[in-house]
Amino acid sequence: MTLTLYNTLTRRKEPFQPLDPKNVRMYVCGPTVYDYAHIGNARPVIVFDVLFRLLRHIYGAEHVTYARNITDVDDKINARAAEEGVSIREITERTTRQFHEDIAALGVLPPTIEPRATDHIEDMKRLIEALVAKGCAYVAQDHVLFEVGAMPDYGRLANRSLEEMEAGARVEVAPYKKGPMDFVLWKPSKSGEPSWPSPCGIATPGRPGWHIECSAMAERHLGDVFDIHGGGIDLVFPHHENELAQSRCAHGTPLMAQVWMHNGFLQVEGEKMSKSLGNFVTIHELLATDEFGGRPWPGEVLRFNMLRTHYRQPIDWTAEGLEQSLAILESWFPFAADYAEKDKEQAAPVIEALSDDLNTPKAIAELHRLSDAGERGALGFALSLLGFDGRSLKTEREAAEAKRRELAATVEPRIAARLAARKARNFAEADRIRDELAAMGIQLKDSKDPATGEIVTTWEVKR
RNA sequence: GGCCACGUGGCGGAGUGGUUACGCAGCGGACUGCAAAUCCGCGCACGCCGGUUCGAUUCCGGCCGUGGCCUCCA
Repeated sequence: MTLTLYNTLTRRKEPFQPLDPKNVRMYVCGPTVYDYAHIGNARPVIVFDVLFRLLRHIYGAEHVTYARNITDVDDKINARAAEEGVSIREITERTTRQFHEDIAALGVLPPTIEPRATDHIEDMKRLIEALVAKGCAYVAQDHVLFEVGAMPDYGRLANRSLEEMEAGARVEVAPYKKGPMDFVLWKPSKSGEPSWPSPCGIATPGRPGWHIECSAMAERHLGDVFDIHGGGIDLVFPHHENELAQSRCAHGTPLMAQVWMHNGFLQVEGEKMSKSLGNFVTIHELLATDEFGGRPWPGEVLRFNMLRTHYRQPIDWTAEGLEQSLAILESWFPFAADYAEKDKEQAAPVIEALSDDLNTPKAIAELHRLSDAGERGALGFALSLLGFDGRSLKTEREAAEAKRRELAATVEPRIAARLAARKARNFAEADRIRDELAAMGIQLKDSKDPATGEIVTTWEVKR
């Protein structure tokens, strides 16, 4: 079975051939840590976590290196720190911690390495100086700029020519730029802004541009050329195009990554998510409040909901979708925790679907098939491979159980009264009690004890 | 304005040049005093208009709609 992945660079699905099967290397652009991560931010994190797990399954856990960075140098962070009147460090630490908590709840494995931009300033400076030395970059007014004209196929990833971009450019071009599309590798900092001694003999202290951060971190941890580079589709241009140009020029290689993968955009209830529309949905809010869909959602439900849509398709994030996801996941709970070798074989169709460019909707259909066939072990194995261990659903059930205990003293006498009424064939009274309990959010279930033939009533707290 | 992606039944969603996955919801039946749960069964689709074809949801063209990028954005 071969793994096939859609490559943005070539615009088609290609069989995946790692450069080194003993060390498959993947880089994914991580968050800029200035605020709670929203559900759109969660998409690449989840999608590439699935790919990470699949690669580990295929090549062996010790043969995959996954780097997902933390961008902790960025003007948005500076702005937020100034706004709140706290240090930049405080913002980045707090936000990073929150991000880790959020995505852990989504069943996301820690990447092999999580580099931070602030720990790689020297790598960035070295890369910048290499670019200047190679004639791909120049110094102008304390800035270092990448000269886009030095890169013959600049625009190939974004599928756009330089002329088109220049024609469409809507920003004012700084007068010191050689070409209108030239972008910043290093810029001078004003006092109060984070700064480091500048490269290239520039006297004013400065800070790196966004794109060079990823190039430097990827180079440090994965080498000049690696296997997979991922991120959201909105990063294709300019971020990835620029990263690619920098890395290729600096290293003199025809490629930065063999495969470039991009996940599609996410909308909320049919509308684009934006602060102005007030429909910004954070992971934290979904997990811990009842602001979206009237209840907090188990992390696994959020994860499952994300994976029901193919990663390259647009996804509309809705409360109804979450309800469906919850219903499906609950029908499989508890997942079989232990499984045998033969169960893994039974799960082959799931692996096969995932190997076809991460076709998670198809994989989920296969999960339904396993469930219908009563293949609990295979279902459990496949779910665990996809990052579901039932933990958050279990927590949810325990919470329901606690609520149940709390209500038992009130509910159980009522149920006994109803059973007595039923026995006396006083159904009006029995139904009245049932309605009364229903109004309290209690759902009754009558069943016959197979041994005695007696009616047994069980109850649960409705969601 | 330029470039790009997407549009499948109430909802989610796979897939295919001809036999219409799968799931959620719904409906019908069994069961039940009635519900609930469970089991069995059922219906409903391929944005619009042309073209190619014996035949198109699937290929081609146009249109419409939604969204993305071109500026920070997953």
